[in-house]
Amino acid sequence: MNFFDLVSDYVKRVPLGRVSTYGQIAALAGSPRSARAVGWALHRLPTEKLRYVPWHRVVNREGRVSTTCLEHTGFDQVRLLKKEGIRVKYIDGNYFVDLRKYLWEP
DNA sequence: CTTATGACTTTCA
DNA sequence: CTGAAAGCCATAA
Repeated sequence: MNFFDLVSDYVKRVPLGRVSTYGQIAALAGSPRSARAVGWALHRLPTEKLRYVPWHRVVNREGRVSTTCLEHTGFDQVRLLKKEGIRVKYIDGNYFVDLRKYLWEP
């Protein structure tokens, strides 16, 4: 199984109403220091996989939505997070999630 | 094989 | 506390 599919599989396991971090997914995938690769995988995620891969529930270590697409798609995905009951804070053009409460712990 | 890139993380000044 | 730099992993060219 590729790292790509592995990451996708773990992201799919994130329960609704919870969020995860790139480092966490990377650790689950077998490489705790491949957070950047995880980010790459999610960025390069095919449209068909977006249907069942809740990538919007994956944020960085600070709980910030690091998507470079914050100005367009990021807004829609954050909207989904709010729809799932996750309280998203909008600070200085960036979206933040309270990891202390919403972080997924497998 | 070498170089470059990225939705990251940690460390140091 | 803030900001900059280096480190690390996987993939593309």
